[in-house]
Amino acid sequence: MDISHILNSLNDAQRSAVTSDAKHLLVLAGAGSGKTRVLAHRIVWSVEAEGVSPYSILAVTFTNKAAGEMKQRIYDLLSRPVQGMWIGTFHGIAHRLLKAHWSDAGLSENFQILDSEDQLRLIRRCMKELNVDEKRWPAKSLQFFINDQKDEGLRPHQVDVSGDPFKRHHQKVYEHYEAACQRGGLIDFAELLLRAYELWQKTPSLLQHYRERFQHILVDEFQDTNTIQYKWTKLLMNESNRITVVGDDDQSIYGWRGARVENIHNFAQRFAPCETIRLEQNYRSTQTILSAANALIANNSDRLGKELWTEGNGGEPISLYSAYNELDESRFVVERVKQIVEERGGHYKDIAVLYRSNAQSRVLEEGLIRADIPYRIYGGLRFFERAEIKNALAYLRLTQSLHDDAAFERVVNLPTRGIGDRTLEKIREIAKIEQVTLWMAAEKVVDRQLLPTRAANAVRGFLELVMGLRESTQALELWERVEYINSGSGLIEFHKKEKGEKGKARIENLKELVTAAKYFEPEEDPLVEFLGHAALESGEGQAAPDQDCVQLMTLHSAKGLEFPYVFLVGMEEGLFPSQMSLQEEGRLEEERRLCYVGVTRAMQKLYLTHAESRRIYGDERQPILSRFVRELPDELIEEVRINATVSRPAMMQGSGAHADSECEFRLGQRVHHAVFGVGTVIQVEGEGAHERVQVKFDREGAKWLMATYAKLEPVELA
DNA sequence: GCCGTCGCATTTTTT
DNA sequence: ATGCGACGGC
Repeated sequence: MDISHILNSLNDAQRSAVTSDAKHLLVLAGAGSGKTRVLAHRIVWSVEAEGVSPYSILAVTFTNKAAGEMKQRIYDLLSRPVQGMWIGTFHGIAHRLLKAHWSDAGLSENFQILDSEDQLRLIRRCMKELNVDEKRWPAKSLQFFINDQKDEGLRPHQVDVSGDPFKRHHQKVYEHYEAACQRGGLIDFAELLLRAYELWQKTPSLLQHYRERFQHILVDEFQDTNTIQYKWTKLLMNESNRITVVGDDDQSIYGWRGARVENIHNFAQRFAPCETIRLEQNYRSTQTILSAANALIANNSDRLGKELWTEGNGGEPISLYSAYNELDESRFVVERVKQIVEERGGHYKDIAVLYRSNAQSRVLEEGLIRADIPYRIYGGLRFFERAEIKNALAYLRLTQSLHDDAAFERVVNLPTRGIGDRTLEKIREIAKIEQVTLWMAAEKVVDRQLLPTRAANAVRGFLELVMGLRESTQALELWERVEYINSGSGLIEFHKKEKGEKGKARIENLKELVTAAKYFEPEEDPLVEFLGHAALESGEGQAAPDQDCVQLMTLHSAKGLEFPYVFLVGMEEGLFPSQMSLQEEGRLEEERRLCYVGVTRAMQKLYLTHAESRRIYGDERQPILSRFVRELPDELIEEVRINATVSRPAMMQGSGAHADSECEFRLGQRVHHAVFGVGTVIQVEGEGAHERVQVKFDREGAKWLMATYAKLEPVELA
């Protein structure tokens, strides 16, 4: 068989990574160096050239998207369908294991996955039961605590609470929450991993089975693994297994949610004998951009070390724009977007605007709307996270298992049917006392006539509705079942009554859910698998993703993407690096890595902007230029002067002196400032006490100043 | 059960 | 500024 196609398109480093016969392999893959490609090719190489059985391959990623891309690439390379390989996310694979061995894992057969929102609801309920004051202990912080412990592999009894009343308190809620999950057959995301780990740990025969099966293990984005993911992977290894990990310590940006860079830093020592291969040739960006990225990241300590390079040309300088405020910043972005499209023949979709925090998107959005530029914001709720979808899924879940408390709570009074807090409280009370599910408690409450007639009828109505849905849909195809439930539950009718476009959009989404069910390809049990799919794949963010529009997103969500034109906005101390990161040791380096990620998204041209003045939480601040910009080599940066096409009030042109200002400012006027030295006036805004001038100082670069306070002295030209 | 008002927090996100 | 949750009146 001809296998040359597997290696043909690769460079030397990539080829040695693909073909390495080292026992363990660490591939340090810089941004844009063909990481996913190497992983896919290595898998195919081991099957086609080394004769490894597909059944013995386990490939793990973090996101469904990455898993999908990997499958696609493998499929494209192999001349036949992939069979037997396990390719998926950590969570997906853990789910698969738990489904197969639910009994050994101590679960009920039809356990349900709890997403973050469901989890928070349940934690709130637990806190109520324990009479914990939510004012003093925010439910969110309990949620973080519980997830943190699980990510570290710790059960309530393993949490070290010695002498820490705060921890002791949290641990109690954790314990209670865990019991509630166990009772209800519920598994949160962190639990999937921890359970899968414990399953192997306490069932040696199973562990043995999987160790024998998965001879070659591959992990993508290894720098993002947390403790439990690492331990899980490690547990699977024995003397005969091989492991390949791919990642980039310089792109580790998820430390705040438990990722451990140490996992990749220490990999070569912990998994000896190990070969390390660096992929440093970049196929994405110009040398200018790469040099900037290299210089920036060199400020970090504790790196495995890497230097990106390209065979391509130097490219254009990086543009730096000093805006007066966030509005001016947005104006600049809009101007340049227009210029890129109109003068450089670019497309909107080639342009990304990246920011540190979501709050920054608003002003940018407003600017784009005003200029009639199409845009798309990443982030926000995904399809399966939307309320109307989750409601429909809750009904579906109830038809599958009446004892799904989370689903019960979600829709017991939706659409509203007169089951208020009082009634629900009663049901919960019975459930708690008699240790039964809410469904059973509701039946008891009705039977024993513990409620006023009105409420009792409402509850009976709900029970009958669900039973009815259950019976009518039993024999239906999955998609028919979803459709039946959409209308049978009254959800469609409910949203029809909503005013405005909102209800309409919700109904559209519900219809979309039917379509999703139609195209869903189950293996055995359609309903169960569809529910699992909905829980683990949050779906696309927004509809029509392939339209030609400017892409707005946070730096975090930009990881893994690339764009010809990239704007990094809000390059200011306190914003980026964020205030929060400046408090804690080590976080600054992560912010720098985030900046590195941002810079390396750009293929052709990078724009950096910062504002001299910005509204944050309602009040005006004067942030200083981000240290990250100052860490970039001067020669790569070109400060953007006033844009000739920006319209300015006519008054600035002439000599219209202001009564109370000491001097007048013309564009091009040379001025002196006590601190910044000599510079040139390049823009003027406002008048009187509000007059602002932008001066490009010879030493300090461009700055916006309030004319009243700046005390600028005109400098006579020689 | 629905709607208005007050108080409070406010980096980043996947599964 | 803004949005979300709690709280109180209809």
